[in-house]
Amino acid sequence: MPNQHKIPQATAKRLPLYYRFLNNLHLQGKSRVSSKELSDAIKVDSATIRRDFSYFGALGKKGYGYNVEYLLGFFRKTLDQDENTPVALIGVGNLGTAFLNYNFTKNNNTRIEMAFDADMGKVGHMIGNVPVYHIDELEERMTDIKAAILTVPVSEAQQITDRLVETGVNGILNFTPARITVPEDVRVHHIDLAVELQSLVYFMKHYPLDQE
Amino acid sequence: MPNQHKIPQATAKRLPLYYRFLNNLHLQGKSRVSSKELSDAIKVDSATIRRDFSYFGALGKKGYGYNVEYLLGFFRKTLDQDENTPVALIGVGNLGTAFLNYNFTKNNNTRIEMAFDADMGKVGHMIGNVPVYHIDELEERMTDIKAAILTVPVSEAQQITDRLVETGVNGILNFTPARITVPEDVRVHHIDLAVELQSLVYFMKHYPLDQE
DNA sequence: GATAAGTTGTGAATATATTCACGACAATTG
DNA sequence: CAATTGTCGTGAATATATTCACAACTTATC
Repeated sequence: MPNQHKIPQATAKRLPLYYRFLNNLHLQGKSRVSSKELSDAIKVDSATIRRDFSYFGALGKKGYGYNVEYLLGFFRKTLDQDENTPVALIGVGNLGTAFLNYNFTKNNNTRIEMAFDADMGKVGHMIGNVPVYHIDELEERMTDIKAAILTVPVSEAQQITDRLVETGVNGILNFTPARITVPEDVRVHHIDLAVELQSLVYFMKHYPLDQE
Repeated sequence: MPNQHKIPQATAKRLPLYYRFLNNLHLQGKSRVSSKELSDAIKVDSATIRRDFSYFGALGKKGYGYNVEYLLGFFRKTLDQDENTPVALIGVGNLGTAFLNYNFTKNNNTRIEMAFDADMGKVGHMIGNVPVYHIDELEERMTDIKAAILTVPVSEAQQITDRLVETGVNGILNFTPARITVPEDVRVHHIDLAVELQSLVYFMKHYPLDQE
Protein backbone atom coordinates (compact mmCIF):
# COMPACT_ATOMS: atom_id res chain seq x y z
CA MET A 1 0.00 0.00 0.00
CA PRO A 2 2.62 2.60 0.84
CA ASN A 3 4.92 4.19 -1.68
CA GLN A 4 2.42 4.53 -4.47
CA HIS A 5 4.04 7.89 -4.97
CA LYS A 6 1.24 9.13 -7.09
CA ILE A 7 -0.38 11.76 -4.98
CA PRO A 8 1.29 15.16 -4.78
CA GLN A 9 2.16 16.28 -1.30
CA ALA A 10 0.06 19.41 -1.62
CA THR A 11 -2.91 17.20 -2.33
CA ALA A 12 -2.13 14.84 0.53
CA LYS A 13 -2.11 17.74 2.97
CA ARG A 14 -5.62 18.68 1.95
CA LEU A 15 -7.10 15.21 2.31
CA PRO A 16 -7.90 15.44 6.01
CA LEU A 17 -9.65 18.72 5.33
CA TYR A 18 -11.78 17.18 2.62
CA TYR A 19 -12.54 14.26 4.85
CA ARG A 20 -13.71 16.35 7.75
CA PHE A 21 -15.89 18.54 5.61
CA LEU A 22 -17.49 15.59 3.86
CA ASN A 23 -18.18 14.10 7.22
CA ASN A 24 -20.00 17.26 8.26
CA LEU A 25 -22.04 17.23 5.09
CA HIS A 26 -22.96 13.63 5.68
CA LEU A 27 -24.06 14.34 9.24
CA GLN A 28 -26.18 17.18 7.88
CA GLY A 29 -27.87 14.69 5.60
CA LYS A 30 -26.59 16.11 2.33
CA SER A 31 -26.17 13.47 -0.30
CA ARG A 32 -24.68 15.45 -3.14
CA VAL A 33 -22.01 18.12 -3.41
CA SER A 34 -20.17 19.95 -6.17
CA SER A 35 -16.58 21.08 -6.29
CA LYS A 36 -17.91 24.62 -6.29
CA GLU A 37 -19.74 24.15 -3.01
CA LEU A 38 -16.72 22.49 -1.45
CA SER A 39 -14.61 25.34 -2.70
CA ASP A 40 -16.78 27.97 -1.05
CA ALA A 41 -16.73 26.08 2.21
CA ILE A 42 -13.08 25.24 2.57
CA LYS A 43 -11.57 28.05 0.51
CA VAL A 44 -9.70 25.93 -1.98
CA ASP A 45 -10.12 26.62 -5.70
CA SER A 46 -12.66 24.31 -7.26
CA ALA A 47 -10.31 23.25 -10.05
CA THR A 48 -7.77 22.28 -7.43
CA ILE A 49 -10.37 20.18 -5.67
CA ARG A 50 -11.33 18.39 -8.87
CA ARG A 51 -7.67 17.83 -9.68
CA ASP A 52 -7.02 16.49 -6.19
CA PHE A 53 -9.91 14.06 -6.41
CA SER A 54 -8.91 12.97 -9.89
CA TYR A 55 -5.65 11.51 -8.61
CA PHE A 56 -7.79 8.83 -7.06
CA GLY A 57 -9.78 8.20 -10.23
CA ALA A 58 -13.15 9.40 -11.40
CA LEU A 59 -15.05 9.83 -8.16
CA GLY A 60 -17.75 12.13 -9.41
CA LYS A 61 -20.22 12.30 -12.24
CA LYS A 62 -20.11 14.91 -14.94
CA GLY A 63 -23.04 17.24 -14.74
CA TYR A 64 -23.96 15.92 -11.32
CA GLY A 65 -21.17 16.39 -8.82
CA TYR A 66 -20.07 14.00 -6.12
CA ASN A 67 -22.08 11.61 -4.03
CA VAL A 68 -21.25 12.50 -0.45
CA GLU A 69 -21.59 9.03 0.97
CA TYR A 70 -19.53 7.43 -1.75
CA LEU A 71 -16.82 10.04 -1.54
CA LEU A 72 -16.72 9.82 2.23
CA GLY A 73 -16.39 6.05 2.10
CA PHE A 74 -13.63 6.37 -0.40
CA PHE A 75 -11.68 8.84 1.73
CA ARG A 76 -12.23 6.76 4.80
CA LYS A 77 -10.36 3.94 3.18
CA THR A 78 -7.73 6.19 1.66
CA LEU A 79 -6.99 7.88 4.95
CA ASP A 80 -7.04 4.55 6.77
CA GLN A 81 -9.76 5.86 8.99
CA ASP A 82 -10.68 2.38 10.02
CA GLU A 83 -7.47 1.48 11.76
CA ASN A 84 -6.66 3.73 14.65
CA THR A 85 -3.20 5.20 15.01
CA PRO A 86 -2.07 5.53 18.60
CA VAL A 87 -0.19 8.71 19.44
CA ALA A 88 1.72 9.84 22.50
CA LEU A 89 2.01 13.39 23.74
CA ILE A 90 5.15 14.60 25.48
CA GLY A 91 4.90 17.70 27.63
CA VAL A 92 1.65 18.48 29.43
CA GLY A 93 1.87 22.27 29.56
CA ASN A 94 -0.88 24.54 28.28
CA LEU A 95 -0.38 23.51 24.72
CA GLY A 96 -0.17 19.84 25.57
CA THR A 97 -3.30 20.12 27.69
CA ALA A 98 -5.10 21.78 24.80
CA PHE A 99 -4.37 18.70 22.71
CA LEU A 100 -5.50 16.31 25.43
CA ASN A 101 -8.81 18.10 25.75
CA TYR A 102 -9.30 18.29 22.03
CA ASN A 103 -11.70 15.54 21.10
CA PHE A 104 -9.66 14.00 18.33
CA THR A 105 -11.23 10.63 18.13
CA LYS A 106 -14.39 12.09 16.68
CA ASN A 107 -14.07 11.82 12.90
CA ASN A 108 -10.49 10.86 13.35
CA ASN A 109 -8.22 7.87 13.13
CA THR A 110 -5.68 9.26 15.55
CA ARG A 111 -5.95 8.90 19.26
CA ILE A 112 -3.71 10.18 22.00
CA GLU A 113 -3.18 7.10 24.12
CA MET A 114 -0.87 8.49 26.75
CA ALA A 115 0.96 11.60 27.82
CA PHE A 116 4.24 12.19 29.64
CA ASP A 117 5.50 14.95 31.85
CA ALA A 118 8.20 15.49 34.46
CA ASP A 119 5.90 17.34 36.85
CA MET A 120 4.74 15.03 39.64
CA GLY A 121 1.71 17.25 40.11
CA LYS A 122 0.46 16.07 36.75
CA VAL A 123 1.67 12.48 36.77
CA GLY A 124 -0.96 9.95 37.70
CA HIS A 125 -3.92 12.07 36.64
CA MET A 126 -6.17 11.70 33.65
CA ILE A 127 -6.50 14.73 31.41
CA GLY A 128 -9.15 14.59 28.73
CA ASN A 129 -9.37 10.83 29.32
CA VAL A 130 -5.66 10.37 28.70
CA PRO A 131 -3.35 9.05 31.44
CA VAL A 132 -0.29 11.14 32.28
CA TYR A 133 2.85 9.16 33.09
CA HIS A 134 6.22 10.27 34.31
CA ILE A 135 8.72 10.97 31.58
CA ASP A 136 11.03 8.32 33.04
CA GLU A 137 8.54 5.68 31.97
CA LEU A 138 8.69 6.75 28.35
CA GLU A 139 10.82 3.86 27.14
CA GLU A 140 8.86 1.13 28.85
CA ARG A 141 5.43 2.42 27.86
CA MET A 142 6.03 3.55 24.29
CA THR A 143 6.60 0.13 22.84
CA ASP A 144 3.75 0.23 20.34
CA ILE A 145 3.49 3.89 19.51
CA LYS A 146 4.92 5.27 16.31
CA ALA A 147 3.81 8.89 16.42
CA ALA A 148 4.37 11.60 18.98
CA ILE A 149 3.32 15.17 19.61
CA LEU A 150 6.16 17.18 21.08
CA THR A 151 5.03 20.04 23.32
CA VAL A 152 7.97 20.30 25.72
CA PRO A 153 10.12 23.37 26.41
CA VAL A 154 12.61 24.04 23.66
CA SER A 155 15.54 23.18 25.91
CA GLU A 156 14.32 19.59 26.21
CA ALA A 157 13.34 19.12 22.60
CA GLN A 158 16.38 17.43 21.11
CA GLN A 159 17.02 15.19 24.07
CA ILE A 160 13.44 13.94 24.19
CA THR A 161 13.46 13.52 20.43
CA ASP A 162 16.47 11.24 20.67
CA ARG A 163 14.69 9.13 23.23
CA LEU A 164 11.55 8.97 21.10
CA VAL A 165 13.52 7.87 18.07
CA GLU A 166 15.21 5.22 20.20
CA THR A 167 11.81 3.75 21.13
CA GLY A 168 10.95 3.40 17.46
CA VAL A 169 8.85 6.48 16.82
CA ASN A 170 8.93 7.51 13.19
CA GLY A 171 6.68 10.54 13.12
CA ILE A 172 6.87 13.65 15.28
CA LEU A 173 4.62 16.68 15.32
CA ASN A 174 7.02 19.25 16.71
CA PHE A 175 5.60 22.35 18.37
CA THR A 176 8.88 23.53 19.83
CA PRO A 177 10.90 26.18 18.03
CA ALA A 178 13.83 23.75 17.89
CA ARG A 179 14.57 22.32 14.47
CA ILE A 180 15.18 18.86 15.79
CA THR A 181 17.60 16.43 14.19
CA VAL A 182 16.39 12.92 13.44
CA PRO A 183 17.46 9.95 11.30
CA GLU A 184 16.21 10.27 7.78
CA ASP A 185 13.51 7.65 8.13
CA VAL A 186 11.73 9.72 10.76
CA ARG A 187 9.23 12.26 9.56
CA VAL A 188 8.96 15.55 11.40
CA HIS A 189 6.34 18.21 10.83
CA HIS A 190 7.19 21.52 12.42
CA ILE A 191 4.56 23.89 13.70
CA ASP A 192 6.24 26.93 15.08
CA LEU A 193 3.74 29.25 16.69
CA ALA A 194 6.03 32.28 16.85
CA VAL A 195 6.98 31.84 13.21
CA GLU A 196 3.35 31.52 12.20
CA LEU A 197 2.46 34.73 13.94
CA GLN A 198 5.41 36.65 12.53
CA SER A 199 4.72 35.27 9.13
CA LEU A 200 1.12 36.43 9.26
CA VAL A 201 2.25 39.93 10.22
CA TYR A 202 4.80 39.98 7.42
CA PHE A 203 2.20 38.96 4.87
CA MET A 204 -0.25 41.52 6.18
CA LYS A 205 2.27 44.29 5.66
CA HIS A 206 3.85 43.22 2.41
CA TYR A 207 1.21 41.31 0.49
CA PRO A 208 -1.94 43.36 0.77
CA LEU A 209 -5.24 42.24 -0.69
CA ASP A 210 -4.37 38.95 -2.38
CA GLN A 211 -6.16 35.90 -1.17
CA GLU A 212 -3.69 33.40 0.38
CA MET B 1 7.23 49.63 1.05
CA PRO B 2 4.41 47.11 0.64
CA ASN B 3 3.52 45.42 -2.57
CA GLN B 4 7.05 45.03 -3.88
CA HIS B 5 5.87 41.66 -5.03
CA LYS B 6 9.33 40.40 -5.48
CA ILE B 7 9.74 37.86 -2.76
CA PRO B 8 8.15 34.46 -3.29
CA GLN B 9 5.72 33.43 -0.62
CA ALA B 10 7.71 30.31 0.18
CA THR B 11 10.67 32.54 0.91
CA ALA B 12 8.63 34.95 2.99
CA LYS B 13 7.44 32.11 5.19
CA ARG B 14 11.00 31.17 5.99
CA LEU B 15 12.15 34.66 6.93
CA PRO B 16 11.09 34.53 10.57
CA LEU B 17 12.92 31.25 10.88
CA TYR B 18 16.10 32.75 9.50
CA TYR B 19 15.73 35.71 11.73
CA ARG B 20 15.38 33.72 14.88
CA PHE B 21 18.29 31.48 14.10
CA LEU B 22 20.54 34.40 13.25
CA ASN B 23 19.57 35.97 16.51
CA ASN B 24 20.64 32.86 18.36
CA LEU B 25 23.95 32.81 16.55
CA HIS B 26 24.51 36.43 17.41
CA LEU B 27 23.77 35.82 21.07
CA GLN B 28 26.25 32.97 20.98
CA GLY B 29 28.85 35.41 19.71
CA LYS B 30 29.24 33.88 16.26
CA SER B 31 30.18 36.47 13.67
CA ARG B 32 30.20 34.40 10.53
CA VAL B 33 27.97 31.71 9.09
CA SER B 34 27.67 29.79 5.83
CA SER B 35 24.58 28.65 4.02
CA LYS B 36 25.71 25.11 4.75
CA GLU B 37 25.73 25.68 8.50
CA LEU B 38 22.35 27.35 8.38
CA SER B 39 21.09 24.47 6.34
CA ASP B 40 22.17 21.88 8.90
CA ALA B 41 20.60 23.85 11.70
CA ILE B 42 17.23 24.68 10.24
CA LYS B 43 16.87 21.81 7.78
CA VAL B 44 16.43 23.86 4.65
CA ASP B 45 18.55 23.09 1.62
CA SER B 46 21.57 25.38 1.38
CA ALA B 47 20.83 26.36 -2.22
CA THR B 48 17.35 27.37 -1.14
CA ILE B 49 18.81 29.53 1.60
CA ARG B 50 21.19 31.26 -0.80
CA ARG B 51 18.37 31.75 -3.27
CA ASP B 52 16.13 33.17 -0.55
CA PHE B 53 18.79 35.62 0.56
CA SER B 54 19.58 36.61 -2.99
CA TYR B 55 16.10 38.07 -3.46
CA PHE B 56 17.28 40.83 -1.15
CA GLY B 57 20.52 41.39 -3.03
CA ALA B 58 24.03 40.16 -2.41
CA LEU B 59 24.15 39.83 1.34
CA GLY B 60 27.11 37.51 1.61
CA LYS B 61 30.64 37.28 0.32
CA LYS B 62 31.82 34.59 -2.04
CA GLY B 63 34.32 32.32 -0.40
CA TYR B 64 33.48 33.72 3.01
CA GLY B 65 29.84 33.30 3.88
CA TYR B 66 27.58 35.74 5.67
CA ASN B 67 28.36 38.20 8.40
CA VAL B 68 25.92 37.39 11.17
CA GLU B 69 25.57 40.91 12.50
CA TYR B 70 25.06 42.44 9.08
CA LEU B 71 22.57 39.81 8.04
CA LEU B 72 20.70 40.11 11.30
CA GLY B 73 20.48 43.87 10.95
CA PHE B 74 19.23 43.47 7.44
CA PHE B 75 16.50 41.05 8.43
CA ARG B 76 15.53 43.18 11.36
CA LYS B 77 14.69 45.97 8.96
CA THR B 78 13.08 43.66 6.43
CA LEU B 79 10.85 42.03 9.01
CA ASP B 80 10.04 45.40 10.55
CA GLN B 81 11.37 44.18 13.84
CA ASP B 82 11.70 47.71 15.07
CA GLU B 83 8.06 48.61 15.04
CA ASN B 84 5.99 46.44 17.28
CA THR B 85 2.76 44.95 15.98
CA PRO B 86 0.06 44.68 18.61
CA VAL B 87 -2.01 41.52 18.54
CA ALA B 88 -5.15 40.45 20.36
CA LEU B 89 -6.02 36.94 21.39
CA ILE B 90 -9.61 35.75 21.46
CA GLY B 91 -10.42 32.71 23.56
CA VAL B 92 -8.43 31.99 26.70
CA GLY B 93 -8.70 28.22 26.80
CA ASN B 94 -5.70 25.94 27.05
CA LEU B 95 -4.44 26.87 23.63
CA GLY B 96 -4.99 30.56 24.21
CA THR B 97 -3.25 30.36 27.56
CA ALA B 98 -0.30 28.64 25.92
CA PHE B 99 0.06 31.65 23.65
CA LEU B 100 -0.23 34.11 26.51
CA ASN B 101 2.52 32.35 28.42
CA TYR B 102 4.72 32.08 25.38
CA ASN B 103 7.33 34.79 25.63
CA PHE B 104 6.84 36.26 22.19
CA THR B 105 8.33 39.65 22.69
CA LYS B 106 11.79 38.18 22.94
CA ASN B 107 13.28 38.36 19.46
CA ASN B 108 9.94 39.32 18.14
CA ASN B 109 8.05 42.26 16.79
CA THR B 110 4.67 40.91 17.73
CA ARG B 111 3.16 41.34 21.12
CA ILE B 112 -0.14 40.15 22.50
CA GLU B 113 -1.60 43.27 24.04
CA MET B 114 -4.89 41.93 25.30
CA ALA B 115 -7.02 38.84 25.44
CA PHE B 116 -10.76 38.26 25.49
CA ASP B 117 -12.95 35.54 26.91
CA ALA B 118 -16.56 35.05 27.95
CA ASP B 119 -15.69 33.27 31.19
CA MET B 120 -15.97 35.65 34.13
CA GLY B 121 -13.53 33.45 36.04
CA LYS B 122 -10.83 34.57 33.63
CA VAL B 123 -11.91 38.16 32.99
CA GLY B 124 -10.00 40.71 35.01
CA HIS B 125 -6.91 38.58 35.52
CA MET B 126 -3.51 38.91 33.95
CA ILE B 127 -2.16 35.83 32.20
CA GLY B 128 1.43 35.93 31.10
CA ASN B 129 1.36 39.69 31.63
CA VAL B 130 -1.61 40.13 29.33
CA PRO B 131 -4.92 41.48 30.61
CA VAL B 132 -8.03 39.41 29.94
CA TYR B 133 -11.17 41.39 29.13
CA HIS B 134 -14.72 40.27 28.62
CA ILE B 135 -15.63 39.50 25.05
CA ASP B 136 -18.35 42.15 25.19
CA GLU B 137 -15.62 44.79 25.37
CA LEU B 138 -14.06 43.64 22.13
CA GLU B 139 -15.34 46.48 19.99
CA GLU B 140 -14.40 49.28 22.35
CA ARG B 141 -10.92 47.97 23.11
CA MET B 142 -9.76 46.75 19.72
CA THR B 143 -9.56 50.16 18.10
CA ASP B 144 -5.87 50.00 17.26
CA ILE B 145 -5.27 46.33 16.75
CA LYS B 146 -5.01 44.87 13.28
CA ALA B 147 -4.11 41.26 14.00
CA ALA B 148 -5.83 38.60 16.05
CA ILE B 149 -5.23 35.05 17.19
CA LEU B 150 -8.43 33.07 17.19
CA THR B 151 -8.52 30.27 19.76
CA VAL B 152 -12.23 30.05 20.47
CA PRO B 153 -14.49 27.01 20.15
CA VAL B 154 -15.36 26.24 16.56
CA SER B 155 -19.01 27.12 17.12
CA GLU B 156 -18.07 30.73 17.88
CA ALA B 157 -15.47 31.11 15.16
CA GLN B 158 -17.44 32.75 12.37
CA GLN B 159 -19.40 35.06 14.61
CA ILE B 160 -16.29 36.34 16.40
CA THR B 161 -14.53 36.66 13.06
CA ASP B 162 -17.28 38.92 11.78
CA ARG B 163 -16.91 41.12 14.84
CA LEU B 164 -13.14 41.24 14.44
CA VAL B 165 -13.43 42.24 10.81
CA GLU B 166 -15.89 44.92 11.82
CA THR B 167 -13.36 46.46 14.20
CA GLY B 168 -10.83 46.73 11.37
CA VAL B 169 -8.70 43.64 11.90
CA ASN B 170 -7.05 42.52 8.69
CA GLY B 171 -5.07 39.50 9.76
CA ILE B 172 -6.28 36.44 11.65
CA LEU B 173 -4.35 33.43 12.82
CA ASN B 174 -7.12 30.88 12.98
CA PHE B 175 -6.68 27.83 15.18
CA THR B 176 -10.27 26.68 14.95
CA PRO B 177 -11.20 23.97 12.48
CA ALA B 178 -13.70 26.38 10.90
CA ARG B 179 -12.71 27.72 7.50
CA ILE B 180 -13.86 31.20 8.29
CA THR B 181 -15.22 33.56 5.68
CA VAL B 182 -13.77 37.07 5.50
CA PRO B 183 -13.69 39.98 3.03
CA GLU B 184 -10.90 39.58 0.54
CA ASP B 185 -8.70 42.21 2.08
CA VAL B 186 -8.38 40.23 5.28
CA ARG B 187 -5.62 37.67 5.46
CA VAL B 188 -6.29 34.44 7.30
CA HIS B 189 -3.72 31.78 8.11
CA HIS B 190 -5.24 28.52 9.18
CA ILE B 191 -3.55 26.19 11.61
CA ASP B 192 -5.71 23.18 12.10
CA LEU B 193 -4.31 20.92 14.77
CA ALA B 194 -6.41 17.89 13.90
CA VAL B 195 -5.51 18.21 10.24
CA GLU B 196 -1.84 18.53 11.06
CA LEU B 197 -1.91 15.37 13.10
CA GLN B 198 -3.84 13.42 10.51
CA SER B 199 -1.61 14.71 7.80
CA LEU B 200 1.49 13.56 9.66
CA VAL B 201 0.01 10.10 10.06
CA TYR B 202 -0.91 9.96 6.39
CA PHE B 203 2.58 10.92 5.35
CA MET B 204 4.12 8.40 7.73
CA LYS B 205 2.14 5.62 6.14
CA HIS B 206 2.28 6.59 2.52
CA TYR B 207 5.53 8.44 2.03
CA PRO B 208 8.17 6.42 3.83
CA LEU B 209 11.78 7.54 4.09
CA ASP B 210 11.79 10.80 2.13
CA GLN B 211 12.79 13.90 4.01
CA GLU B 212 9.94 16.43 4.22
C1' DG C 1 -37.75 15.65 -25.97
C1' DA C 2 -35.31 19.76 -26.82
C1' DT C 3 -33.12 23.33 -24.49
C1' DA C 4 -30.74 25.47 -20.74
C1' DA C 5 -28.02 25.28 -16.76
C1' DG C 6 -24.73 23.01 -14.18
C1' DT C 7 -20.91 19.77 -13.46
C1' DT C 8 -16.75 16.69 -13.92
C1' DG C 9 -12.18 15.28 -15.60
C1' DT C 10 -8.26 16.61 -17.78
C1' DG C 11 -4.86 18.40 -21.54
C1' DA C 12 -2.41 22.32 -21.79
C1' DA C 13 -0.72 26.56 -20.04
C1' DT C 14 1.04 28.94 -16.43
C1' DA C 15 2.94 29.87 -11.96
C1' DT C 16 5.77 28.83 -8.19
C1' DA C 17 9.58 26.54 -5.89
C1' DT C 18 13.63 23.78 -5.58
C1' DT C 19 17.90 22.04 -6.97
C1' DC C 20 22.03 21.52 -9.87
C1' DA C 21 26.30 23.08 -11.18
C1' DC C 22 29.75 26.26 -11.86
C1' DG C 23 32.41 30.74 -12.32
C1' DA C 24 34.26 34.04 -9.29
C1' DC C 25 36.14 35.24 -5.28
C1' DA C 26 38.08 34.79 -0.06
C1' DA C 27 40.72 32.75 3.33
C1' DT C 28 44.18 29.65 4.79
C1' DT C 29 48.25 26.93 4.58
C1' DG C 30 52.91 25.71 3.74
C1' DC D 1 52.63 33.46 -3.41
C1' DA D 2 50.78 29.24 -5.28
C1' DA D 3 47.70 25.78 -4.25
C1' DT D 4 43.83 24.19 -1.78
C1' DT D 5 39.56 24.57 0.30
C1' DG D 6 35.40 26.71 1.00
C1' DT D 7 31.86 29.82 -0.24
C1' DC D 8 28.33 32.79 -2.66
C1' DG D 9 25.23 34.19 -6.44
C1' DT D 10 22.78 32.73 -10.14
C1' DG D 11 21.54 30.81 -15.03
C1' DA D 12 19.47 26.89 -16.28
C1' DA D 13 17.13 22.69 -15.42
C1' DT D 14 13.87 20.38 -13.02
C1' DA D 15 10.04 19.58 -10.00
C1' DT D 16 5.79 20.69 -8.08
C1' DA D 17 1.36 23.02 -7.94
C1' DT D 18 -2.33 25.76 -9.68
C1' DT D 19 -5.40 27.44 -12.99
C1' DC D 20 -7.67 27.84 -17.53
C1' DA D 21 -10.84 26.23 -20.61
C1' DC D 22 -13.61 22.99 -22.80
C1' DA D 23 -15.67 18.42 -24.38
C1' DA D 24 -18.68 15.24 -22.42
C1' DC D 25 -22.14 14.29 -19.62
C1' DT D 26 -26.53 14.93 -16.10
C1' DT D 27 -30.43 17.03 -14.54
C1' DA D 28 -34.22 20.13 -14.61
C1' DT D 29 -37.59 22.70 -17.07
C1' DC D 30 -41.14 23.69 -20.21
